[in-house]
Amino acid sequence: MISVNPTPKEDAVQDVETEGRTPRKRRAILAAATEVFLQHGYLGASMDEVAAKAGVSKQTVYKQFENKERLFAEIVGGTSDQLMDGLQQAYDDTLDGAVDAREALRALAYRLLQSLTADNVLQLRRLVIAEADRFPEVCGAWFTNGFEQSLDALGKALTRLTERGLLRQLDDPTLAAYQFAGLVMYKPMNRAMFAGTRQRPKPGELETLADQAANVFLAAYGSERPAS
Amino acid sequence: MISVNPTPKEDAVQDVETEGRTPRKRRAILAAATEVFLQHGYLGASMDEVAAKAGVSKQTVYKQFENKERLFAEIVGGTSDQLMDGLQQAYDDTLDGAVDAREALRALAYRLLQSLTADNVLQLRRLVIAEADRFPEVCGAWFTNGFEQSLDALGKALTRLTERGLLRQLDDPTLAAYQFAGLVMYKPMNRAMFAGTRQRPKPGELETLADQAANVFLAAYGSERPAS
DNA sequence: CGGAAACTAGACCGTACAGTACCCGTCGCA
DNA sequence: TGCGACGGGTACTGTACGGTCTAGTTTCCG
Repeated sequence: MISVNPTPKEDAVQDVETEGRTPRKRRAILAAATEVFLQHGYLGASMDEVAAKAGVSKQTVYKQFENKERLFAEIVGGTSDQLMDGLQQAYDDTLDGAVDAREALRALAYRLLQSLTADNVLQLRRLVIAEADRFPEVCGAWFTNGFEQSLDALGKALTRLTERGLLRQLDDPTLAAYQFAGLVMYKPMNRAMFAGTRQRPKPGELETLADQAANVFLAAYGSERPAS
Repeated sequence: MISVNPTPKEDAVQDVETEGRTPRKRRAILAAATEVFLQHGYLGASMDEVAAKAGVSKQTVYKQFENKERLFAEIVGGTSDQLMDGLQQAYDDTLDGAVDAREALRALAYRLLQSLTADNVLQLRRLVIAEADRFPEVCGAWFTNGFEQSLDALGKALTRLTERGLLRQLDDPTLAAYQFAGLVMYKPMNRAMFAGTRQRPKPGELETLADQAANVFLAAYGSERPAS
């Protein structure tokens, strides 16, 4: 679930009950706006709908956010950290304690497939892609700070596998990470992007994809049978 | 270059000079609308701009196309055939006469990278992805008839390589095709999708991607060193 | 050459939406 | 309890756009 961090990192998590009125409203607006933007896109989203869905007046929206663009930027910007944390967690969970490379890669692949084909993740991707030309700063930053960094992190995790003898030496760990991601995600991600929110993958399909991706990756990078 | 076929497949290609007025106008409208939709997206595109850019009155636009939705559908639908033909050609050129698998796959990868990272192809992709929820029929058809079919065709081309002893037996040729495409395209396509039209790939980068993709693919599917 | 069909320019209608102005109720404070 | 300030809601403004209508002009074809 993608949500947005409304209060810039406080030390102590304040109780929702005792939280001031204004930040509570701000949270509601961000949540509502996220929903509306993801569903209708930037131009299709109306500030009236955002206000209504947040249970708040338009005035309040404009008090918290200068205009529609800023609200959009806030939402998109707020998601990359979250997404990255989730992926980093996935790498740590599946790779860092692994004893068998194939099993670990398979587990990682499956977990990536599951988390990245969640509806709201897909909608966010579509939104960012759709508005890439209208908001090059915001969307470029999202890509650099979220997408690219998470692939770099995967490269580092793969390097740790190498150091433990589970993979052979990687000349370019980031490239290897992209290749793994491509093996795993290319097919389901494209279908999800183009085919709309319908057309869920068949049960068992994700397992097959994860399996086969791990096989190909290990054929090239596995330590047992070093390639050329 | 993506263009749209305005006249449904005539036997003889009629000379542009002698072409009737109506189809000529229709072509102009389609060309202008393609440009406007690709640049601004569906909602951002205005029919006034389409008419102006086509050098035509709005009335004429609405005489040829019932409304904005139909015009959009016509444009998106008209592109998948073209794209597919181009890809099929690429498979035939690079694979069917090949003697060396590595060289052939490298050449194919490079050609795919070049043709699919052309500006108008990327804009079309963004457009279809952006409107996937608004026009599930049209965009779903584009995906099925264009994207999926071209991957199936690649699977068939790979099978022909197998039959000539250049690859080992493929249990699922289509999956292998997706894996190859993922290895090649995942990184540059994502960057191109998210980073807007700017940020051209560095020279030499495409070659490296093509090279490394071919290496990984052959480690798994090459005939010389069969994998498990 | 004549007439019909297609095309043009532009005004026009209804609607939807971003953003604003103004009024009222509520809450803090004395 | 009374007062003042502030936050929130409603109603408004201006604009842009999809689509239509009219009236006058050009092009095609018999």
